[in-house]
Amino acid sequence: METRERIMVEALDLFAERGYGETSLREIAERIGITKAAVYYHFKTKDDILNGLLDSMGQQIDAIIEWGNDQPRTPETRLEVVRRYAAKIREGAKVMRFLHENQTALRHIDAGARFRERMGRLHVLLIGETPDLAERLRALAAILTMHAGWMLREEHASSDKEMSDAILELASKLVTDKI
Amino acid sequence: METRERIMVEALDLFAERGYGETSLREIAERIGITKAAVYYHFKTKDDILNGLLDSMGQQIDAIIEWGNDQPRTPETRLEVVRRYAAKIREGAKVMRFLHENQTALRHIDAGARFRERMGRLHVLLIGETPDLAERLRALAAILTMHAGWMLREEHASSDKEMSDAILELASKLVTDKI
DNA sequence: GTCTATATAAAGATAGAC
DNA sequence: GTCTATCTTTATATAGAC
Repeated sequence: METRERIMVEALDLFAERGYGETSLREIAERIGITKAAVYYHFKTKDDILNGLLDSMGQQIDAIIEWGNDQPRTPETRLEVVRRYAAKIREGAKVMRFLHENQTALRHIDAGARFRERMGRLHVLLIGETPDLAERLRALAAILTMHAGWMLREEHASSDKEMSDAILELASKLVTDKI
Repeated sequence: METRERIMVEALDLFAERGYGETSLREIAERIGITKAAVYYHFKTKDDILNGLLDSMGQQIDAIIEWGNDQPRTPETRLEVVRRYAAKIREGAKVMRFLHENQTALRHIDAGARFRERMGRLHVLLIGETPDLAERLRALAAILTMHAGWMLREEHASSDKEMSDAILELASKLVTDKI
């Protein structure tokens, strides 16, 4: 694996495990067996590593949102958005868990702020034309469930598929008024 | 207000706004107009401030859990636990938001680890005797909704009561199988 | 109870050798 | 592409004066 990629892998691991602000470039470098200076060759700043990390996932989420924006605002559309979003999360579970559990630290970083905007647009996609507060709250609950539901995977689910199905079922009910 | 209390107020504000690891004692001291050394007079370490901050809320949550443990494991008990928990969160919304949005940073701090254990015990209280994965997930969704639901307060709710009612209603449905 | 002064360690970042 | 060496800033924390 190339160094740049290894930095991103180990950085995500440390960011998710210890927190963004609590992780130093020294730790990242040590894990790989290179020096801090070598990290700076591949990334201009620490924030830049985070940017790289969130870039791919961000683009994929944007694609879902774009697709949703072109569809009629029906429960069926909301369902399909949930399906696509849940599938993406399943692929990038670690990134999403990191984003979910480090909101405060990310608020003042460009990449984090962009993620928050994205979540806002996703939220809008998951509500009807004239939503009441209850509907907005259900949409939020659906997003939170998709983000954090995988917490239960190890202890309470026997397979990824079982976990994924359970998450998708609950999120779907939440955005289609079946509650 | 006494200095010790002012430190806790400003610390919570900064921790919630910028993150725990991203907040320095210097910043806390500056906000109050005292020096770092003065902060060290009132608290032995930075973690100690956090401990003080979570102590009161932690005890109150423990009381709810204790009460719940003495009750039969019925949907009615779950409902009452949700009611009591939602009410506590409403009082200490800022602390709870901080806890919810800084999970990673708190994982390796005593006070934070204790909070996570508490959440585990609360989770158990909100499920039946032989829960399936779907039920566990609904209980998790209920907790997440209570923790993060207040995010919608400013933009989408006209009053604290309206917000509180909406959160309580959704959380109640989630733990009583009405979904 | 709050201060000055300082110790000590570690952070992010850069310059330039190899 | 990775290193050594170094800069600058900031962090947590302590000792001791007032």
